Amino acid sequence: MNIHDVAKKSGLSVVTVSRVINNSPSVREANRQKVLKAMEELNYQPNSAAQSLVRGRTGVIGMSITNFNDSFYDRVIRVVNRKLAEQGYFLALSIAENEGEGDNFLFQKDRVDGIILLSPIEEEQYVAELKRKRIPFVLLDNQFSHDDVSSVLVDNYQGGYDATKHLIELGHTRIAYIGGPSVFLSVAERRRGYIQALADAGLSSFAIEYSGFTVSSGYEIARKWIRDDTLPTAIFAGDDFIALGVVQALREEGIMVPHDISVVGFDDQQFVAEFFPRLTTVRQPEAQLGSIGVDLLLKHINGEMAEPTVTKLAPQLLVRESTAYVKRT
Amino acid sequence: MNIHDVAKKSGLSVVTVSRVINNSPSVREANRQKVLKAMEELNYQPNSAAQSLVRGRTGVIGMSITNFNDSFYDRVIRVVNRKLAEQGYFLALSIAENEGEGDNFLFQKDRVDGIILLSPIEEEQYVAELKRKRIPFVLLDNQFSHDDVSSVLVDNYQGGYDATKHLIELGHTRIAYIGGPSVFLSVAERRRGYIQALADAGLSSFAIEYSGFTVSSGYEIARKWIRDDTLPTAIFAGDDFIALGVVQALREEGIMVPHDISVVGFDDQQFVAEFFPRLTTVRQPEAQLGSIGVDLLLKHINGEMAEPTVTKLAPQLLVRESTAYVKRT
DNA sequence: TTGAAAGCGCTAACAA
DNA sequence: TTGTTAGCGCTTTCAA
Repeated sequence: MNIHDVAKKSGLSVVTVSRVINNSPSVREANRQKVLKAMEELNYQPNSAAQSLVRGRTGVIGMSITNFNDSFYDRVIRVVNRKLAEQGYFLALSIAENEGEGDNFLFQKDRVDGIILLSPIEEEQYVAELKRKRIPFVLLDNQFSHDDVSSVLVDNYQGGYDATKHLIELGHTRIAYIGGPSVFLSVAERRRGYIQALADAGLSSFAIEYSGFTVSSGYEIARKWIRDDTLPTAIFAGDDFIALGVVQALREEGIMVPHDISVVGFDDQQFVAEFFPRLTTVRQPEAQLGSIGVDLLLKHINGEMAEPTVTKLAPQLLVRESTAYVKRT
Repeated sequence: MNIHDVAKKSGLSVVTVSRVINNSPSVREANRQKVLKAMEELNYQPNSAAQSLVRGRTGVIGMSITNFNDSFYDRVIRVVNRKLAEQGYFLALSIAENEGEGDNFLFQKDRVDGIILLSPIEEEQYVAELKRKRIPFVLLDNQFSHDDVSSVLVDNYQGGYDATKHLIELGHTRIAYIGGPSVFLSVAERRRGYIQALADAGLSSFAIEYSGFTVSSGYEIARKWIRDDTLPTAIFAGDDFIALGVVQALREEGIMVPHDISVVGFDDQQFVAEFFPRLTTVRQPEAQLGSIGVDLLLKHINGEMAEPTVTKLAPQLLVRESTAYVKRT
């Protein structure tokens, strides 16, 4: 079942059939109809391997993800998928487990026209591999800076600054930061924003802790503070899950958020948004992230890109119900 | 940069190069080394479009997913990915948004060798399309039964039965069920198991509610029960998120789980597992689901499958801390 | 507006 | 063990 069968059935040549497939204008309308009819009757679909081979492009963009249980990623994926579809591309996702190089089948020039790396784990290694293979790619939410690579990331410093400033404006002076694993650049950047906002207000850090990006680790840290009687009046958690754990621990002790203690999270996780009090958090602009990433990648692919670009996006503070003016003492 | 370049550089023919690429034994070791060296130096990778074209297969299996924010899916994806890799296949994921037919680029015979549909939304439509295109496929966690289609699903009836029986064995007689959206077969099946377990014990249903698969809807339902003073002593929630919402609502009123009320969930969501009390839940056997699904699909692809098979997997009740003996009154 | 011919990069007979 | 030849299914000159 190939283009020749269609040609035979429609009484025209394969070239004409190909023209119809590719919407070439130079086909007599009557003939176009004949071809369309034959294609329909034969239930014909062009072979995409053959098309890719001769065209030298696949129309597929690959995206490598590490985790399918996170609403930040979910949102980015959806935007990228939609945006690519608008441009006539398809999105193929692959999960990057901690394997060695080369296990990612997308990393072949002829399988995809380009690649998007979302929050890559083994970033350096991936970047090196893609450079060597000369596959166009962009980085989204990456950890390191590279020469000659376009990337889009969120200004985590700004996010940390805004979150902390918000707490300061509410009159808090005893403000603590709980970050995720300290290896992440984003964690360090948010911390830097936190410190700077404090400094700008003539304050200093009350406490800094690092934990996993999980509810339970936030819970544990809050419990420790309670045990040691070293609670701050406001907490900037570098992740919504951590923040939620903190709120839970406090509530168990009858400490009310935001009445007694204010808490700010990060990421606006869909799941966390369902809890009370609704968490004040910093939302990463997933739509922009995905959209700009796609634009950059397609420009690279089309050679419209002279220099690689690094775009830093401003996050958005969403003030909800978990923050309030500091309690008068 | 193609096989001819490698042939030229190594002083051998393209056929020999091809043999090296495909690990054919009939190549003199010295020549194999020459070819390998040339490939290395030229940084050569075979063109997969050309390979697919001539071989008539791609080595890629497609998987269609609806949601990337759920640990059940995450676990299934990981197992499938690993299992396929063992068999020399690659996994390409695509997100199914509620689009019309044909928008899913994976649904082309020459793009993939087979397809796995995980919890498909527009199931009937997808099945019809894949049948028409004669693409081998299997269904995982599907809603409907089809002729001539292999599928693997979890015995939701059994899960509902086991969960309810567990509560009965703890002495509960006033047991309520909260299901997800009633359109889902899984929701109806769990309900059926719940009803049957009650019947087998000479009991009848205390209350049945339907909600979304969300924390907030579980929360709302529990609040309603509290307001109306119609609380059961045990609740079987057809979803961990719902169960978590219930627990939160109860706790806010000082009603302790499991001391006052027992709660069972479903799915063993990773995120929910971090809360206290650790939820008694029904775990779907993701590893089996993925593994058997892959086996079935590969058999279909290799024509080793006479008849389509429907496999029903037993879920596993995980008794943790949210269930206890009914309070003496 | 149409079609004949060449070729994309590879593998699978078949011969040597 | 190696190489020659003929395609896989499609698109793209080029000429008519």
